Amino acid sequence: MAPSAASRRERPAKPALSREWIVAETIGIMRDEGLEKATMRRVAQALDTGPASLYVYVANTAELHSAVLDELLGTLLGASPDTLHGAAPSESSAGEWQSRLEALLRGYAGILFEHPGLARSALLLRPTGPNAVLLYDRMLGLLLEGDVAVDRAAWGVDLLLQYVTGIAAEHSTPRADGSPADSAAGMSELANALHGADPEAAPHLAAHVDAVLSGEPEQRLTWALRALVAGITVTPTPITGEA
Amino acid sequence: MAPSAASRRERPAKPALSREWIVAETIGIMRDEGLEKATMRRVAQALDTGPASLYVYVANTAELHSAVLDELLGTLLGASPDTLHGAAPSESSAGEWQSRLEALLRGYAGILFEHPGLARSALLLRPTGPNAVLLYDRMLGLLLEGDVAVDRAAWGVDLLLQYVTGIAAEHSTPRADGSPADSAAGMSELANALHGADPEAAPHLAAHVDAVLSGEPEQRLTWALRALVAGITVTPTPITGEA
DNA sequence: ACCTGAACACCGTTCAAGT
DNA sequence: ACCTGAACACCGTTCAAGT
Repeated sequence: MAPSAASRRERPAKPALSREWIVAETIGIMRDEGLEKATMRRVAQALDTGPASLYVYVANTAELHSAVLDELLGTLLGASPDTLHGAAPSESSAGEWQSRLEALLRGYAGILFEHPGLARSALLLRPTGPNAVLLYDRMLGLLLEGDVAVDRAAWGVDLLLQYVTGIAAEHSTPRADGSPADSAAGMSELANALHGADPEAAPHLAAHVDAVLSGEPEQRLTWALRALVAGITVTPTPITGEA
Repeated sequence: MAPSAASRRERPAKPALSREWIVAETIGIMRDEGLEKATMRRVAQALDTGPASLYVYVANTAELHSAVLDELLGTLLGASPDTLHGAAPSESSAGEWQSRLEALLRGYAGILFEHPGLARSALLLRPTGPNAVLLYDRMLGLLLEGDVAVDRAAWGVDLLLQYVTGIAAEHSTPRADGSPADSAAGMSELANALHGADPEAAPHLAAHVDAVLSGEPEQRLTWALRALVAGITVTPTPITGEA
């Protein structure tokens, strides 16, 4: 007889199956073993039932994943008014909106970086849960606070979210076992490819490889977010707007 | 002569198994039935062998996918020197570099849009094939031609590619069967969520939903690319540079 | 040496059948 | 009515065994 379900999460005798419980259990497995392990079958097993039972509460895997993301988003948004805004109402000093926007996006990025699989899901199935809507609103508000034109701000929110989600999705699950280079592997493979480029065929690259590969990921993220906001601010949309 | 690989599934008696053949067959299946059908098993079957045989030539599915992408990239770049650069050296008129850069990115986006699964792969495993390197070089060259500072251009290439790849990955495979809303489904679900937002909790959204949802995808892509280039151009990096 | 049949260890989803 | 065992239709990858 196998130990079955070993220690892991406490087992309160009766899980009592519900959408909430399923989402909670999924988050637990995800935190412990990664999203890719949080399969329907695995979650069902952790809940002491068969996979078919889950389909009473969630439509499919994609829906389950997006419920999980929205749940995590809730804690971000719940925590942020204090964290991001500070207690003082403070006539926000110039540019304050920008660093708050940056902090918000960094928080979102943080969630997605921790669970790249979720970022992948979010890319395929745009987050539309209640907390995602709040995030949308918060970002829009901050851009408007910065006097970004409405039409640009409106499209800008999407651009920013798209970028952050994409970059988080990029972080492929580094299989813990085996590979020695680990997280650096992806980057160094690119580095190798770029360094190995034929100078004749790729002259610009040959001249500037170091610049292309320079910088810490953190620096690059910071720069990218600023560049995005700057671009959003100054680029006119084809929408006539309210003139 | 030889329309080469014209009507696909010709069966020349002896497939003669090789890396090239495997990639070619994968592209064929992908074009006809979508990347998600181009599994190791399916490709092997089309090649009249067992899946194990493929592992003699490709390390795994991810590697096969990236070989496919690089192959497609080759046709893009092969076609473009004439198209994008023009035969005449021509003191490029102001901004010419920008529209050529845009065209190049649009071409890349086109490939990825046609095969969102590849975009997904490219997000996880950065393209590092020979043609990806050429694309990198070409983009860098165009930015430099536009007098973008080297450090900004160098980071900008990554930002642009990242964005385009991400947005292409977003286009989830719309299962042809069943769902009535089809490709609009994703967007309209977001529209529903945004429209349904509580005006109290999401005041900015309530005031500007229409702006958020306005515009054709094409318009939004065009705008996004311009915003990115603008942002890249004006945003200083923390890298000291050769100043 | 080169290749591969067959197995291993999984998936998501459905549905007829039980309670 | 509510739930689920068992099956369906797949996956990627490995490796012992054949040629």
